[in-house]
Amino acid sequence: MRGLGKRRTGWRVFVSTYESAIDAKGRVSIPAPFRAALGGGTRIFLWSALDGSGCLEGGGEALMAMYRATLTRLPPQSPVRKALVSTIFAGSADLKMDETGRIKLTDELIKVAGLNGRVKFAGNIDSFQIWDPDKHAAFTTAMSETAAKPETLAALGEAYNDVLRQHELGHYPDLKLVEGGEG
Amino acid sequence: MRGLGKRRTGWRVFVSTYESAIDAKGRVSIPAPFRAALGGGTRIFLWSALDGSGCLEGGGEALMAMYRATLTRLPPQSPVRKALVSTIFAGSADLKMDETGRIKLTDELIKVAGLNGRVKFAGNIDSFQIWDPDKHAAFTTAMSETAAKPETLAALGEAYNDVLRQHELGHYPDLKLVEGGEG
DNA sequence: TGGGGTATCATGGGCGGCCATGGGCCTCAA
DNA sequence: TTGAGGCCCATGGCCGCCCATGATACCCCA
Repeated sequence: MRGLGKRRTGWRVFVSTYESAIDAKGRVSIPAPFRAALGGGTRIFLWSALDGSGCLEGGGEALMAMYRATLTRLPPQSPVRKALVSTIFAGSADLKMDETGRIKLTDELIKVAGLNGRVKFAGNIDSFQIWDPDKHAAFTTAMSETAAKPETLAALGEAYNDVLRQHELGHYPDLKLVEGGEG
Repeated sequence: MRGLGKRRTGWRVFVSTYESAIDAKGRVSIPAPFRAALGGGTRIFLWSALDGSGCLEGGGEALMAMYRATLTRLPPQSPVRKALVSTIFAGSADLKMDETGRIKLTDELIKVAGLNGRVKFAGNIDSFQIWDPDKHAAFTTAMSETAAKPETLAALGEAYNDVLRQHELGHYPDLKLVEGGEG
């Protein structure tokens, strides 16, 4: 892909939201910051979001490795595990980014997500989502309403304080979080 | 087989689902990504899925080596081990891929899986499944319904967080805890 | 602080190679 | 001899690779 430069030292997290177009061949440019978050990998996995929200969810090999490790913690023949393997592994498209950072969405993916012309890429920490812009707008509105609720804020504050306390109390003695550079 | 080039090197996992045809001679093309996941091996083992779901399950030599190692952990004469050896080892067809990446399914396999004309190859992480397309559609629907249940999502999230916590530092090398105080 | 230059990025389009599939020929066994 | 399986070549469609272009954001320098 075109050089990513050294913008935003590599911290492999999917942040922010970007819009891009689906061309006549069904190709979509992965936003450059997301390509950086993929850590140079060119293999993209995409599946229909489990919760039925109507978006696509996806990531690179690192994410799939995480899911693989996760699923092996569930009882092998349990309905839960089978459902997740079927949905995430069997259900995902295994796409390869081209040299300019694009992937070709399958008709199936376009259909289930109701995509048409333009898409929104939304960062989701370890993964990202692909939305139809209208659906995304509705989703965003609903989310910000929930976020503003006192319970939400309280839950955030509590969890945040837990983390803070753990660091302070020496659960991780003398350690602090920093951003790593490229090298 | 036709050169796979260097596409999708690394990471031998069976992901995604592909459809292909059974030709007049009973041959089926193994999807190219699955051939890559087989790591260049041309020997395919296939048996009727243990859970009675009506599909075939299979993989390459790596998978059988795993099963071999697994079964030797069970008491030699235990009914469990005998049943598994009988189903997986005695019950498998040992097929060889031809130069173009096809295998010939036995009549037995076609019959137990109810195959007819076209088949679906579904990735299953370390193994893959072969389905009649209609059965597969029904299975997929059932699985995505289960996957969308709050309990399932909760179980996934919990297991994921466990893995995250365990690998917190290892998997995100750019986000590291370092020694050192304020200075 | 403003303007020009440059690097990066999103997008369009052409082309070759890969892949799924069809089919022929040879060998071997019944 | 016939049918089945193994091996090979042929082919058409599609995917991935590549080049090109315009737009934009960023940087540097005046």
